[in-house]
Amino acid sequence: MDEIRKKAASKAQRVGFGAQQSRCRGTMGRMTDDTNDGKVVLPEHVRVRFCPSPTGTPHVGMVRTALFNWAEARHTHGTFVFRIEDTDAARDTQESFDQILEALKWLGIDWDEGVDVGGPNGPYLQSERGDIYADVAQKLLKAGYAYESYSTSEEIEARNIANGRPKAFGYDGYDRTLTDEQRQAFRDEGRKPALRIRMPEEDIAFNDLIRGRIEFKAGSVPDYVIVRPNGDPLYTLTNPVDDAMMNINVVLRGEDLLSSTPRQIVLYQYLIKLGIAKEMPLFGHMPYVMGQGKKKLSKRDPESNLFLHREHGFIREGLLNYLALLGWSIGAEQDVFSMDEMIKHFDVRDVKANPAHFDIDKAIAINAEHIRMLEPQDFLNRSVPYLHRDDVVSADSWDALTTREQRILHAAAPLVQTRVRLLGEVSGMVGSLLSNAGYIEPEADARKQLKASAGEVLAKAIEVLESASSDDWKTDTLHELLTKALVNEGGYKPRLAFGPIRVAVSGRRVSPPLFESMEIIGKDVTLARLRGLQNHL
RNA sequence: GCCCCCGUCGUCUAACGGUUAGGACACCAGACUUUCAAUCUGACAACGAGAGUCCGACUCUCUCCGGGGGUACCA
Repeated sequence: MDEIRKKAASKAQRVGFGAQQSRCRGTMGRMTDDTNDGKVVLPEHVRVRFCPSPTGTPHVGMVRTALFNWAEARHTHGTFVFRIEDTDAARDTQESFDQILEALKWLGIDWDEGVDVGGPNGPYLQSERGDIYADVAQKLLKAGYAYESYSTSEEIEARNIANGRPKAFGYDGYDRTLTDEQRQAFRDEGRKPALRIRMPEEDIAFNDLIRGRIEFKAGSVPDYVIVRPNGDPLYTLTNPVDDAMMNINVVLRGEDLLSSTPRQIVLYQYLIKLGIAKEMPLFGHMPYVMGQGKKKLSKRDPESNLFLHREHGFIREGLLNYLALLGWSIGAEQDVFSMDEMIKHFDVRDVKANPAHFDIDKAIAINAEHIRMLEPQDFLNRSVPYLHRDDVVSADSWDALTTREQRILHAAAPLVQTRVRLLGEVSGMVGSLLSNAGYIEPEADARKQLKASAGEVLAKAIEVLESASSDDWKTDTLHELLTKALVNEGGYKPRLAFGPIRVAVSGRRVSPPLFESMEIIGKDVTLARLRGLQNHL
């Protein structure tokens, strides 16, 4: 019935939530406090939550949401609750659940209450809270805040078309005023009702922590379903009910949920009246993380896949730092920081409202900064699994490595740490150092470095190095020896003199420093590789 | 159609109503250098448009334009 909405819109009433007041208390949302820099006042003890649905593999947008909630909790010395919203049996998977847990653990995002750790407001899996939802739904129905709806979606659409309303008009409120007799008649047909929330005919406003005042016009939100005819509760019910029962007072979530906030607020008001909820939570809607173009980063997009980034060699510090930059800034002149620093400075009220593009190049650059800040041994420890994956090393943990591997990696660490941006690049850097191969097939772009004089250079180098003392096979000595023979006496430019030697030793155009590399692999292997390349020119 | 959000360099962002509009990534040039990195210099590059308020607007208000999201018995 359009008149319902029309009437409401023309009245343009204002409902609670402090529409006009500069501040208010109690069940209504707290509004701007002019003593606090125009910012909304946060609760004394902040309780935030992260409540993903276990569908698909963890994506960066989800991680950013978790990160901001976590940072807000830690900054305010509040409580971070971790709940799983697995009410959609058709899409939820155990694998996804396991991955989300693994992701948070890898990232070092810990929680105070919730899945795995328990707490006073459990269970924290919605699939185990069916009785609670059924009970609340009954109370809502009994109080008249919800009503039985027998209309099928086909019938709703048919009525909309018949009345000349746009197809996307949504539910028309048909079942709002059903009499007992009418309901009985539907039941006699064998139909079962869905439960819908009765939306008030009033404007609905709230003060978003990130966006400021947001107001929805009366009549723009149709009555919505909270329980399916088969009794399954929907997100529209479970989410606010759990937030209420877990005493969540700050709801930080994605912008995609912004337009569902008015109906959430209305349900919350009912829950307060029923004594189920204590107070209206504060809401903050974080901007989208965008992919290429102007589209939201989709789950299909490889750049959204958290574990793919890990496979490439992002370390948690780098990825988290980058993600924090999407919508938040620690200061005008700084963009590299630790999580401790983030916690110290983070305030969700400083988060920007506009969507941010995920820029993989900047993410990698930030990651590189964090890799360089690692202690060398830590860098090595974290690199070993990648080296093992790439068959460069014999085991996947530092302690299980051979002493030879440890010795070489230890010597190589400082040489490669400033040369990689992702841990996945370490293998290519140290592969030639760990190998005993007498010849390494040069990569394509390395072979291009070999000019006409390469043969002469290699011959000369071999001649000089053969006579070098094995005891004095050191970086400095090798540098002097070769510079003297090839540059000073031989007349080659350094580029032409050392290029071929580098290619012979490492097989790559980009490698750790040459003389250090020669020292690490030793005289025999060095000479073998020089000869090897000589034979493959 | 209706509802809602967003709008500073290519990208992420900074800027009590008063700045030559700052930083970072990327890109370009140079220094250093045995390659590549790292490091250091420098260059390029932005307030979507129009009104209004104000002595003064990136900042406040309105309109427009542009982009995005929602309009489910998904979350």
